[in-house]
Amino acid sequence: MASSDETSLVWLRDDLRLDDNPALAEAAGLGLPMTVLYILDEESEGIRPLGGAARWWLHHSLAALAADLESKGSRLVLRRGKSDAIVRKLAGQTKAGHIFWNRRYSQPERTIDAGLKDWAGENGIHASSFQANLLFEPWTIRTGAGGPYKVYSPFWRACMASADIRDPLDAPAALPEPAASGPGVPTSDTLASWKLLPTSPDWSTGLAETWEPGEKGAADRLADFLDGPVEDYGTGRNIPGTEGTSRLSPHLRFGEVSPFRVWREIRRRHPGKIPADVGIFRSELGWREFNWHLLYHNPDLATRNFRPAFDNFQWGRVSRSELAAWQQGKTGYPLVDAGMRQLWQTGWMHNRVRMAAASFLVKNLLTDWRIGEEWFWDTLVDADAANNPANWQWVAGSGADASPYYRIFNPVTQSKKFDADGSYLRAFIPELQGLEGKQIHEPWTAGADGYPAPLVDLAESRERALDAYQKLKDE
DNA sequence: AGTAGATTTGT
DNA sequence: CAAATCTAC
Repeated sequence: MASSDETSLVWLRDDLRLDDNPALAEAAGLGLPMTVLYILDEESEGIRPLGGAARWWLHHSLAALAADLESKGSRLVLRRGKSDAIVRKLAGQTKAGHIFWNRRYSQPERTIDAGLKDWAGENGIHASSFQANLLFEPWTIRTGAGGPYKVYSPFWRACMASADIRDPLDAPAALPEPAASGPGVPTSDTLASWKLLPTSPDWSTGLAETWEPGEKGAADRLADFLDGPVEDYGTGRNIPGTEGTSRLSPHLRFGEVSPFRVWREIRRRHPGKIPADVGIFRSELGWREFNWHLLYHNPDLATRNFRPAFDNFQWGRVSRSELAAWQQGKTGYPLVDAGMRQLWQTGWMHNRVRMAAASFLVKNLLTDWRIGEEWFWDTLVDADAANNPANWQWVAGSGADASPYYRIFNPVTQSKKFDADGSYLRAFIPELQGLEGKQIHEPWTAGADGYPAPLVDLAESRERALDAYQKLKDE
């Protein structure tokens, strides 16, 4: 029985937006005084703490979200600690009769959410969860035999053949007043007290110049991309020196834009047949869906080879200095180095270059993919629990529908092919500014002051990798 | 979503 | 003889 001072509680997590936010929309529709909560949880069992770049992003995204909520009459409550304890306590203090959230798909998070749903049921509180962050929930897409998919193409075909993708919801025009907790509204941590931003040194200058975290930044990025680059996506996405990709990944990671909104905006611009280039972009959203499908059905994707045969793989002993050279962009191979420096400076790396840089670490340096996965987790603004490990396993060949073992990128061939004019290399490697024409792809033939000599011989290290992978095949 | 080496094609 | 195409790993 609802009492007159009953309230609602919306718990936001990886959905830092007002647009197409089913949990928020449902709560707003109730009209009860409403608490909007975000929890920084680094304590619950199994939770993987955010990397440094993601912490920077989260700070700015929450600041933007708080301002957006306030402009509509609401307020963001920030709390830090164990999620289940905080939600239970706050629900009690605010006399919440209804709790709303949008679903998430990692094992530790699902365990917390399921526990809270049980607790709510036992305490007469209505807890409702919604589909908001994936177009297809991982358990709904099944093979003919009833199991999860292990190959991308049939997975995406099955998605496309399944039920229609729902329309996105508009952001609520206004939001209910904040719920009271005893004498006033619930206290909130200050964002600054979470110390998410780097100090001494502040390495975030390049990130701030590159990104606008928050819902407005996400919407602008989506519009800019769909109004131009997407029409030439098939080729444009491979040229790292241009703005040929959407750069939506961190916005999707933090839920500042809904995949349902992206889908609808594409459809709105192409009501008839979807052009091939636009279809390729949509299929990249499909890879995001596939990777979450994989994680849902394989919760230890970040630590365990998807293909158990790889448990016997003989990774090389990578020296501290070799790893540091890769991390710092000092391998002597311009495309790899430009990519690793772009990552360090901006928190992001072009996908074509990610493949080349990851291939170099895993195959030419024969490094366990988990080492690379951890570095990317710490330095990427867009790393999430599914896509980062799934993509590393794809490169290593240990994953589902993975790259074949003999696919070893040649960073010189790749940069000649995809950065022919060297504009990407020049943008991130000052030591190579002076090199003329094609010399920039092979600086050792010209000599460039301050730029390192190649860390390993490409042909030799390639043969070593092929031998190691061959051994695995022979077992 | 690859590379390298061999073979064929085209100017 | 360079570029496009084919093929095995």
